[in-house]
Amino acid sequence: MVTIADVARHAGVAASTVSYVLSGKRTISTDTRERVQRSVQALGYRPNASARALASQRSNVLALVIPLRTGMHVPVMMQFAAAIVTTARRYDHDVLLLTADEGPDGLERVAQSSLVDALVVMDIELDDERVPVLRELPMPSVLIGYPDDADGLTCIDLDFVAAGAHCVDYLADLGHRSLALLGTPSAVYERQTGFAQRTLTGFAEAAERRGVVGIETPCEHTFDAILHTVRQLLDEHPDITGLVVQNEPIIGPLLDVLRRLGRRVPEDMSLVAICADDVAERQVPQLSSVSIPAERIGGQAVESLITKLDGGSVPALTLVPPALTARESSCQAPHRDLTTA
Amino acid sequence: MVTIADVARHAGVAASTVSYVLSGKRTISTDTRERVQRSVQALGYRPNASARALASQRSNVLALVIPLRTGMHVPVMMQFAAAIVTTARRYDHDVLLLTADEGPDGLERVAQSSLVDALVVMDIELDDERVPVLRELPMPSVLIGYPDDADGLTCIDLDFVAAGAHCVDYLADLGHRSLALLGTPSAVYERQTGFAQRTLTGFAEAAERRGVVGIETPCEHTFDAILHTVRQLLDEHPDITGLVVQNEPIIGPLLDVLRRLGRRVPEDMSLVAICADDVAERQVPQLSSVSIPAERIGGQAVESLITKLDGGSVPALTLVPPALTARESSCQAPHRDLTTA
DNA sequence: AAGGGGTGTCGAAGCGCTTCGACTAGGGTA
DNA sequence: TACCCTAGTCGAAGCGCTTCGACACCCCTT
Repeated sequence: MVTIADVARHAGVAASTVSYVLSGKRTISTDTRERVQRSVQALGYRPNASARALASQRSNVLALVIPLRTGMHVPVMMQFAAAIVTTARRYDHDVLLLTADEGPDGLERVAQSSLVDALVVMDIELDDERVPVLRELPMPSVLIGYPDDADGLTCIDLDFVAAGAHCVDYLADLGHRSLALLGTPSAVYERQTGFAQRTLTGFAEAAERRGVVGIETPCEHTFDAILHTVRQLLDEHPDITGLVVQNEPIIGPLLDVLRRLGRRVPEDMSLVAICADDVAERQVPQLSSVSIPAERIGGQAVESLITKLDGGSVPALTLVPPALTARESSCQAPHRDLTTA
Repeated sequence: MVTIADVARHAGVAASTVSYVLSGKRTISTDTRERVQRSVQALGYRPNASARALASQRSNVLALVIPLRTGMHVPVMMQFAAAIVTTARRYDHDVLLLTADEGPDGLERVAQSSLVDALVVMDIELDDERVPVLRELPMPSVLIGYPDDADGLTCIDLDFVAAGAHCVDYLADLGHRSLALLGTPSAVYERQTGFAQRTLTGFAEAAERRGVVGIETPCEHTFDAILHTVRQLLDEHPDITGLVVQNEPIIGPLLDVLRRLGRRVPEDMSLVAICADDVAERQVPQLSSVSIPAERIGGQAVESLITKLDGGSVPALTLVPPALTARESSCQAPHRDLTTA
């Protein structure tokens, strides 16, 4: 392996000069700079990451804590991950992959050993046990999602309360008076995952505000579970004409189930999903949806982290407003019997 | 941050002694060892990763190169990733996440800067441009998948040739005489991805050998594409009674499409998928399938890497034999008109 | 009683880089 | 002409750890 000393010798300068050429932290004459750069090229020099990290107290590595847990929708996670890695690379950082099942200890481990110099943590529960740890850690972190007590943290998330409310408002505006939220598997609610709980809140508040019926039910991923859940829902509330779906993997089977149950989309049942755009567009009919801007949120998370690493300050909580795109799965509520109106 | 010197002082020993207690590389008296361990506990000491890496020439980090490309099935990737991270942690290593779009340069970067000390590379094309780079790299690597020329490399993969053949044999044994392989999107074939090509090969060879008709067609992910592909397939080959599917995301919609086209599964059409077990089991009817043992392959990849790092030797190519689980989606071929037999 | 072989511990060197202070030379100012 | 300032470069220290060789010490052997 070629070291900075080799480059220095080759270029006829001191090692520190090579370092300054590479980092740009001091002015170097054009002549010297070019000579050093040629030597770097010629020898194929790559600075040793550990040596650099040791001397500069910066590893240029970010930790990414990703949930690989039951009920999470994996493709969306990957979109986040991809955006985070890509953005990190743009700022000359790499990404260390941690799974959530290392828990709070995992965070302490990578932080206190200086393996990384900042963290991105996904899938935050309302009362997340990692939050107190993050607060005490001697390095910046950004949460994707936010806990109940977000004091002293930097959080970014889609505004799921608004998203839930937005769906209700949209359907209510179309004349629907009886709606249901078909949510994530119950395990996700049970562990008080932020996005699921908040959507629920937004949905319920908006239904109340608009004076429409708002039923909520979790839904597991198997076909049988979907069939059973939807059948029961429609049995108990036959007048439901609007469905909000926050559960990406069931979307395909759900359309099938509605067909089986004799409900046409959108004629008999309007559907609004909270999901990635490509998923919504792939369906037949294409789904009206509030999109999950994974790329934007992931990218922003990294940018906030870089800013904090550079000593800058960033907003404590960034809530991305939801955007609803109307597609083919929603329309005016069917004409209703006036005696019940 | 507390350093090894702090621990040494606290325990009244030399720093090197602390190091030996931690690494176990020299014998230390029980008395001293326990005293040091108590000091480590008391001070909450965590060795600095960079310093350790610099001194020992080992970062204890593995690179994981993951494809985030079109046509790949994301949940399966994640299963691999999860297995790799989990296994790496078991051997006290961490995982650096690289996306395939950094290309060969990305590999050189992390390797030559000693950021990592070994690599796992996924999604190998038959003529992969990263392969020559991996051969020259001064550190071990393991490929999940394998190129045409695997000389000097360590590769692990499901035996997709056998998997393709296995599906044909299974269906032929059930009396099916006319089969089709519904494959991945054409982009995957076009870039000569190993697993897709090899399944094709195994499928074709086995069909030939068994004297049955074997039609092959790629299939995109949208519902319309599936409908169109399957309709055309059945129009042109109305006598097809067995379908091999290697394309996880279309499985759900495919069942729907077959229903629409009036083919019952399995009475009119037997289905065998090459996919993760949980996907197969989630369908109605549950799918007969050759499973993708992501956990086993990912785990094994890391273990091979660790062995190589320790100077051991591992087989150049490990092909995991396919296992077919019969479920509800396949049965005897329907009784056929004897005049055509 | 002297020598030999473990065993346990220490000190120092060094991994490859960054960064600080210091030094030189050249150009401008008074 | 004497002085100062800036730009450009160097050398050395030090980041926190591992590892090598050396050294004591103790116990056993002869």
